[in-house]
Amino acid sequence: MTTRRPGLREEKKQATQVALREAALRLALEHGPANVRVDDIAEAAGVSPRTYNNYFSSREQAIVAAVTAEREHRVAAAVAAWPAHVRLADALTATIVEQYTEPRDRDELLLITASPALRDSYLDAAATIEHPLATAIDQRLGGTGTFTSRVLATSVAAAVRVALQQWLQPPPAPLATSGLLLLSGSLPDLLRSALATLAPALDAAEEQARRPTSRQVRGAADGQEMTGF
Amino acid sequence: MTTRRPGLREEKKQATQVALREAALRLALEHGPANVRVDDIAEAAGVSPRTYNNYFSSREQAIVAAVTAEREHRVAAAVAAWPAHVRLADALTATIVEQYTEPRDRDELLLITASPALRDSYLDAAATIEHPLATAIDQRLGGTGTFTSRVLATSVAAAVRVALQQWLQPPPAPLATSGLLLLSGSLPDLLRSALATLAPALDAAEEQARRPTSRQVRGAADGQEMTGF
DNA sequence: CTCGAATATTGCGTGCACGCAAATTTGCGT
DNA sequence: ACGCAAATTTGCGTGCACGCAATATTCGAG
Repeated sequence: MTTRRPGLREEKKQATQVALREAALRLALEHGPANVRVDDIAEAAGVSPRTYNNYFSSREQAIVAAVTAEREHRVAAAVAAWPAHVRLADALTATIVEQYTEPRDRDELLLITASPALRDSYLDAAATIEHPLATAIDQRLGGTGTFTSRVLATSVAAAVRVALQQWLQPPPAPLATSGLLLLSGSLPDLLRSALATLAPALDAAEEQARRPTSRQVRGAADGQEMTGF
Repeated sequence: MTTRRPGLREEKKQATQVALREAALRLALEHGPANVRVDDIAEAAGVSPRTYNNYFSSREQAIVAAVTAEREHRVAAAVAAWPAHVRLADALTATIVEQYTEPRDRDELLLITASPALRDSYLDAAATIEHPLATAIDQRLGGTGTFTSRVLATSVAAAVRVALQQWLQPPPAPLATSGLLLLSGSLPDLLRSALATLAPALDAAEEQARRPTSRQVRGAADGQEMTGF
């Protein structure tokens, strides 16, 4: 009763979703992102314009989804797959660096970086990993502290977002200023650096989980005294 | 040349902005959020509808802004105001708990929690503190590691968002399940708990800053070896 | 005081997001 | 195979977001 058989219905939905995002990407590459209306995408995918917005809530979302497709699940799965003795922070870092550095199509990246709207949408897409990641982290932490896991997952997603943002930042033309302006750097380095900042928090949460003192009230007094101010 | 005198112009802009958000809030309380068009708000504020969108990029944003007005600056200022010997994590926690618990109007809160669109907008507004907060944190850390500060600020904002989200979650009707499902809890507790999760990362960054080994390349090799490519 | 550059406001036009209710499709029980 | 209930697609209507170019306002300099 709880798990109704998915069946053919779900499959079709999936197919439509794929058709839409692939059509979106293709058309955007072909005619430039500004010259693609959602009506065009819908038509190319063989559905009504209204249906498009049942699947995506903005014009850019479909294009970006074509590039980032399934990344969230791959990240979650990869994190869960690391052996238990590996530090959570290391598992996360390695996984994320890997997933965000995988062979990307040059044209696709250019397409996204060129259009401000697409850049924004791409950054927003980083938040997509939050939920799967929270689940994966929660599992690694023993499944007790859902709230803590959510905070960590969200923070990780936020850190990734900042790294991407920095990376996408169009290098200011002059660059003539004094010392190195800690300019954009490579994406793997940026990701590692961003996650390294959060590593201590991940370590602490892991430590907590390994030494489960009091099970109850977890989340209201996590790792720190909090006397009334 | 770099700092042109602000003058009267800026003042008027500020006034328009205030007029718009106050009109928005008033109308929303009066007629319900669903029955307020941006044209109404614009008219009530004495500007053209088009101008509304020069100040706010969604209908909800103005309403929410009326409630969260200036919070970002207050947070940043308050963080900066703590004496230097106080742990960054403590300063942040105390400040944020204070700022998010200050006397809130009952009607306003109800208005926001009642409408899904407004709830979402309210959560998004938490991201507003990112930039000022990054600046404040950067100052406390010695002004060297802009990137690290940004990561921390964004993570803090993300944590606050999760806390608010949890707090706003409509408690599921039954609630009959076994032990306490770490149910919604009080907002201060949620905020403290969320920030406690990040505290170790803040501590580490502070420690780093206090013991400034190599000044350069900060941000690309922060707290961790990153061999490899 | 007056001019001119910088900046803000406005109107217009276009495409977009989405609530709603009707029509269509799917999947299961009989 | 039949038909009903649930889920999906679709069309329509409304309000919204925003690029663009024209217009109005501000402000400093001469």
